[in-house]
This record gives sequence, structure tokens and C-alpha cells, in this order.
Amino acid sequence: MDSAEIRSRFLRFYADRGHQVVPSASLLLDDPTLLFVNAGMVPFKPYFLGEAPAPYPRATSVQKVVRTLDIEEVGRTTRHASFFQMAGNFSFGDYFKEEAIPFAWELLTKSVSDGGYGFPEEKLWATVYLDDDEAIDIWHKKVGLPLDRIQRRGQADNFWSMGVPGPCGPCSEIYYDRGPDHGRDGGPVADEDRYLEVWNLVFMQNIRGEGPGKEGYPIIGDLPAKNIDTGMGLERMAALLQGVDNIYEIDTTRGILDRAAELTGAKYGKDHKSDVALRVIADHARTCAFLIGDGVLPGNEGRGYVLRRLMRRVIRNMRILGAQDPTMGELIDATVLTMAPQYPELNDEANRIRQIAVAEEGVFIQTLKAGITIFDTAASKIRSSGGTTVSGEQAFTLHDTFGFPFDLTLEMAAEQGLEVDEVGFRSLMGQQRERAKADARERKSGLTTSTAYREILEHGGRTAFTGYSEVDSEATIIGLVSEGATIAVAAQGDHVEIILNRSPFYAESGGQLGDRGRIITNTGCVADVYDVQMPVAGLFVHRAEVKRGEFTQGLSVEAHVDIYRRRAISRAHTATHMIHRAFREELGDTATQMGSENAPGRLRFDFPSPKAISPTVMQTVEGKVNEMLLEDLAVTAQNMTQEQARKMGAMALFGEKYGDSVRVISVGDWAHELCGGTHAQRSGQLGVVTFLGEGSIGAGVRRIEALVGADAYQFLAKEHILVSRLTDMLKVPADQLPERIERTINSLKNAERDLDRVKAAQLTASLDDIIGIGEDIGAIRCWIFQAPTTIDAAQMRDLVMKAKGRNRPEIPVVMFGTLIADGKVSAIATANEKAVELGLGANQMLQAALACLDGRGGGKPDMAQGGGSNINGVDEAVAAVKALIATKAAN
RNA sequence: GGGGGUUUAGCUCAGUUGGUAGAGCGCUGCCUUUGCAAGGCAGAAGUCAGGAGUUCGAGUCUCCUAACCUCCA
Repeated sequence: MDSAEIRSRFLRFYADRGHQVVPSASLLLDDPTLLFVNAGMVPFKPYFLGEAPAPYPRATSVQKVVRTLDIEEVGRTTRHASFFQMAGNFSFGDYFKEEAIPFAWELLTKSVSDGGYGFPEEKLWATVYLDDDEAIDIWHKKVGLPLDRIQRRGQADNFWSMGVPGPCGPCSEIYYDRGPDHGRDGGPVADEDRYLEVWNLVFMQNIRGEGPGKEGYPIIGDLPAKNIDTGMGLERMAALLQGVDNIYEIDTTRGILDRAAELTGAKYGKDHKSDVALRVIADHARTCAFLIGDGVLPGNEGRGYVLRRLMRRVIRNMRILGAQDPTMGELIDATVLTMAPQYPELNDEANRIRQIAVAEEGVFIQTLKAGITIFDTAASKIRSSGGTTVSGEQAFTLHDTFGFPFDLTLEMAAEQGLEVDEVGFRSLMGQQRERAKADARERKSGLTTSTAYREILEHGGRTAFTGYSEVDSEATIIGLVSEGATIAVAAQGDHVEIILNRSPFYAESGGQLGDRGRIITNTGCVADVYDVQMPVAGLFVHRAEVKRGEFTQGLSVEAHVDIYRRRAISRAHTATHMIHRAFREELGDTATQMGSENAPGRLRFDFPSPKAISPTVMQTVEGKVNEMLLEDLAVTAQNMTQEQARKMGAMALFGEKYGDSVRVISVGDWAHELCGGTHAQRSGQLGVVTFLGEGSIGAGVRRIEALVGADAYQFLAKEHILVSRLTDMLKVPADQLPERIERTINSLKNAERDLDRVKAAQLTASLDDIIGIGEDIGAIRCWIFQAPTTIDAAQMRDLVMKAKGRNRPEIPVVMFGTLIADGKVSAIATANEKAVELGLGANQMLQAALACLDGRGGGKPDMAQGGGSNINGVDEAVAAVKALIATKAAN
């Protein structure tokens, strides 16, 4: 049975039993505690937490999931994977254990011809939580599982929670006995390799308190509603049903693995080392494709870094297997081929994913090249100094600073007959980890602020957003927060965060800035709102300054949005959608929005592109957008299912919200896009859209900035005035300005160069005037002079060097010059080789002089410079220098 | 978020304890040469990432900012 069939049987089974089939959510959900969706229940979290009412009592899904906690284990064991799919059924206060257990049993044991998975009943075992007799009864009496195949386990194994205070509950796991060949008798308690966990049923009924880990917390109460959350690993199920040994050999993963083998000439199953490499490649390549597909770009922090690390492990392993040329593109193609039957969107995104993966491969090859050079230099140094070991510190620097993989260091060292201090390296890595962790602990204090918001949310409920249809709303204050803590009252002059039960204010999200405006009471209290944020889902926090009166919890207020600002922002937001659409028409669907900011009259739009956007494309896109403004298209908002939105061709951004109802903004029939923001009513209201420019904000990402409406007009008007002034000044038509200015700059440059030349020539010509005719003190020819104030210290230095060079090298020559400027005196001394041989260095002369000038300075025997503040000491300094020369000349 | 690193000519990079900003490749011109990533001579090209400070003097030392690379969370 192939993976696609296992998947559709699961969904069909639960759909037939009244479950809403929910498509897999994006791997990137707006959850600050999670890098990626790491369990099937994550998209449903708000329903379990009571943050939002569940739109259906029961649901089923096959959710894509990424876990990167132990990527080191991937490929070495049979069951670790960074990407997998969780099939699950969920009940939100609807059915409970009595139905969840028989459901799972029925699907597992029903015959294949009948739509089930056809497991023999006698091979299945179950575990339950210690005192969960209820579950044992259901397993034994209702399902008919013999008591000797039901085992009790403790909190660590059979009690589920999210690791933080919140819902939790006992669970029951179903195991498949692979037979005595795979291990010893005794059920899952005895051997988890022989007895393979296939399904975990969570009975979510309690509330967990504070405490660490899987066991160190108390249970502080019962949930108001009992929920069901189950998870069946699709890959593990496929491995069993396809009779293969591990999850890398099932139909989907095997396709990628075989392609990797083909590209490198490796044979799977021949030796352990290359098998591990092939499995890592197959697993990681797929994860990369899905991450990029959901909008992650390789980077050096957060999600981007995880992606980069995975990709580099793929490339590194391909090279270990012998690949010489770039292979990322082929691996991505193979992934799309095996996974698209289940995820058709991969086909649509294939080009973009490929492009990003190939670009990152190029970056890594550069990194490797640089690293190899550095390694070779270090290695030859080690050998030339008689060493035999690459120190832990050196290996760490290669890895930490230059991104050079440690295993590659080991390999290259071995080739050159060197050892590597692995213990030292590991210890340095540990230290780095400690630093980062210590820092993370420090920062934890900042997170406590969200508890105040959560409490308000719990008692007051979510803020109802009224801003799509009105800009003035009546509301009640359900919370006041200052510096992360709830306060009772905010007085005049206070900065406070006001939380309302309903609000017309838009809270910053989707790139659209929060609204500004006022919150007032009929008793004359006024607060100016300068920003609106949503720190936890569903809670609108109005950051405000109290201008008059006092605000207290429970107060009835009126909320008024600054409509001029709102309209200017809405116009910018509509413009962003249109620009997005126009870029995709021009550059293809790889030009997907990566981020944006919609401010009053102004917008930023970021999207991936391997190179700068040409002026032609910029002009075409700008022209197209403005053309559509003239069409005066109606801008409409509609709620629909994700399926309908997809059919409509709506552009979808990553990080979409859970639930299957989405809001689609349409500009005429031209641009459709998922969006929760506010918009103009017709495209004509935008007036004008003007691009300010295009630039890079990181590897492979370009940013467009543009102005909209009155701001665009003002910008254009200003520019027009500027151009008129320029044409006026230069007396040429506007279209000849660039050439004219270029010419002017060139001739100016030439003139400056000529001037420099003339000055230099003049200086050379007047060289003798400045330095005088020189004198001989003994055998030493010397020039001692005071330079005119028309030259500066640097010129004096050039002068002296030039003058020195004019002399024949066999005569000892020294020069000493002073220059008074800005109340300070600078001095320069020089000596040729012959003079230095006589023991007369430039530095010596300088030091003799500086003593009289209250100055400091230094240099080398052939040239020295310095200065001081005593301008009256010049004569004395000259005398001292002459005296020194005389002494040396006498020797 | 915390470390480490980089930023100097169009490109790739040197630059010692602070003391005249360099090399190779490329470019321009001339010469030589029948071939090729040819040879010779000459030349142009730099806000030393930006800002502040220390100093007689900063590419070099200190602080701040930015961009990029990289590791860890």
C-alpha cells in the first residue's frame, strides 16, 4: 500500500465518522514558541486552549511536521526523521475514550479490501497510563484485547503534555509486534524495537501546572471539556504495510534515496556508512523542499539557519558519496516527483524551491573553498613547526567562523597525516552552547510579560475586530497593562496598554502597521493611541498615552480610528497586492512576497530574486500597476475555504492561519490574495504608485520601496521641481541632463587632476626655494629649512622625499624641515642610506628636535615625522639638529 | 538573541611595534609577436564600509553604527 493510499484511507475512515477533513497547515504557524509545526495537533491548539471556538466538533488531518531536535540521529536509527506526516483525529469536547479507542482499532484491523489497514489482531498491543482503568476496560471489554497484551506505564511514557502549563492528559499507545526475530518477548515495556509504536491516543482532560520536563509538574485540575488528540506516524505505518525495514525505504523516501544513489554511483545496502549518508540525504532534501515551499529562506538565524544546516548536510553527504558537481537541483526534482501526489502545491512551487536550493548550494561551495585554503595554510604551518596535531581551537575556528564542517577537517587532516584534537573541539562547542543557553535563560524574563495578556484573554475573551466595517466603536476596557503587569488605573500622563472587548483599530500584522487614534469616554477622558499590537492571538493591545482623566478596568469607552492615516495605510496595502501581482506576471511565480510593510502612503515589498531587478522590469511593473489604477477596479473581501481560494488562483503567503476559512482580497478579477488587512474600496483611490527604488536586504532577497497616493504625487511634484531647477541651471532639456552632468563631472575631475598636477609641479619648481641651497656639515650634505604655510605636512613630506631622491646615493644626505600651522609645529626628518650608515638616523634627528618643541613623534631611520605645541622652540630645535649632525660628521 | 569573522583599486587579496597605501588579474596606450589564458614597456584607477575618539600623525589603537559571512540557541 503506497503512502498516498494510506493517507487517503485514514482521512476517508474518519470523514465517514463525522470528522471534518482539514488540509495540512503550513509548517510555519504564528506561534512564537515553535520554530516549525512539530505535531499534528499544533494547528488546532487554539481550540484545545479555548482561545477560539472550534468550528467543528471533530476533525481529521494529515499534517506535515518538521522536527530538528536530533538531526544527528537521522539515518543512524530506523525511525528518526526531520520531516514526517502525522495522521490524526481530533475531538473538541465531542467524543472521548469510548469512541477514540475503537475507532483506531477498527481502522488498523479492518481488512484491506474493506478500506482498513488489515493488521492481524493478535500482533497488536496497547499501553495505558498507570491508573487509567477506564481505558483498560475499553480495550478489554469493548475491543476484546486480551488483558495480557495491555500494559501499564508511568508518567514519562503515557502521560502527555505540551511541556508547559496547559492541557494534558493520560494517553494510550498502540504497538505492533514485529516478531521474535526483532527482539525479546514481553511487550512494549520490554522492547520498543520489536514492539513498534504506531499510534498514540491522547485523552486530554487535565490541566498541567508549572514544573520541568515530563514528570516534574503537578496536575492542577480538570479541563471543562474532554478532548481527543491522536497521532499516527504515516511513514512508520508505511514501513510496516510495505514490509520494509525502516522509514527511509518506504515508497516516497526511497524515490529520493535512489536518485541520490544514481547521482553519486553509491549502492544502497552495500555498507553502513554510505547507507547512513543516503538516508540523511533523502530525509533532509525532502525537509528542505517543504521548508522552502512554505517560505523559509536559508539564513543565519532562526528558521533560516535550520534550513541552511539541513541543506549543507545534504550537500556534504553527497560529496562524501562522491558527487563532484552541484546536485541540489536534481534532489529537489526527485522530492517533488515523489511528494507531489500528496502535496500538489509542490508542483506549483517547484521552480522557486529549486532556484533557492541551487543558489544556497553555490554559497556553500564558496564557503568550502575558502575553508580548504585556510585549512591548508594552517596544516602546512603545523608541519613546518614540527607539529602533528590540529588543535581543538583551530578546528573550532574553522567550523565556527568559516563554516567548515568538522568531519571534513578530520578527513583532510587524515589525508595529510595529521591528528585532530577532537576532545578540545567538542569542549569548545560545548562552551559555545552554554553561552547561547545562558543568554536564552536571561531573556526568559521578557517572556513573562505574555502571562499578563494571557490572563486578560482568559477572563475577558478575545477582542472582536470591528474595523472592516466601522472606524468608531463603543467598547469596554477589559484590561490595562503597564510594563508587562496588569494595573488598576491609568492616570493623566501615563503610558498604558489598553485592551478592549471590541475594537475598530487594526493591530499590526501581515505587514500592515497598527492604527492610531483616540479612546475617549463620555465623561471627557482622552487617551491617544499611537500603536496597536497583538502580543497573543486574539488580543488587541492599544498602546496609548492618557491625555485627560483616568482610565480604569470595566470603563465604557468610544474608540476612534484616525481615518486619514488608516486610509493612507489601506491604499498602500492595496498597492502592495497589485505590485505583488504585477511582479509575478513579469518574473513568474518565484516572485512571491517574503514580507512587506504598509505605512501611510508608503510601502516596502520584499521577494526572492537571485539578482537585481532590471530598470526595465521595474518600469514595466510600475506601468502595469498604474494602468490597473486607471481601470478603477473594485477591491472586495470574501471569506471562503482554502480549497476555493486555491482554485481562484489566490496568492497565498506563508504563515497562514489555521482553520479552513480564509479571507481573500480581490482587486477586480486581476489580483487575488489571502489577507486579513484593510484596503481601499477601488483601485482608483490609490491615485498614483511610484517606485522609489530597489535594493538588496540579504542574499537572494530584493526590496522594493514605493509611494502611493498623495505621497506619490508630492514626491513626483518635488522631483519635477528639482528637474526644472537642474535644466535651468545647466541650460539643457531634461532628457539630456544625465549626459550633461556626466560630462560636467568628468571635466571637473580632469580639472582637479590638472590642478593637482600643476600644484605638484609648482611645488617641485619651488622646491629649491623652500628647502634652500643646503649646506655641508663635514661630509654630510644637509638641508634644514622652515616650510611656508602654503603647504601642509603631507606635502612637506612628499617634497622632502623627492628632494632626497635627487641626490647621488654615495653622498650622505639628511634633511630636516619644520612647518608651523594652527599653533602647532610639525617636523619631518629624513636620511639616506649613507647617512644612516654613519649612525645618523632620521629618528635621531627628530628626537633631538622634539625635545625643544614639547612634541612627540617617531619613524624609521630613513624617515621620521612628529610635531609639538611649542612654536617658539623652532630655532632651538634647528640648532639641536645641527649640533647632532656635527657630532656624527666628526666621527 | 549570544559568540567569532570580514569590509583596502573593476575583481581576488597583502599591508609588521601607529610613520610615503601595495601585489596579482583585469583595464588603457605603445612596442613585440602568425596561432594559445603569449611577451615587453608605460599609464589610469582608492572618501582604506560609515561616524566619533586617542595622537604631532590612524588602513593600523578604542568606542559606536551598517552590510555581509559563519557557528550556537
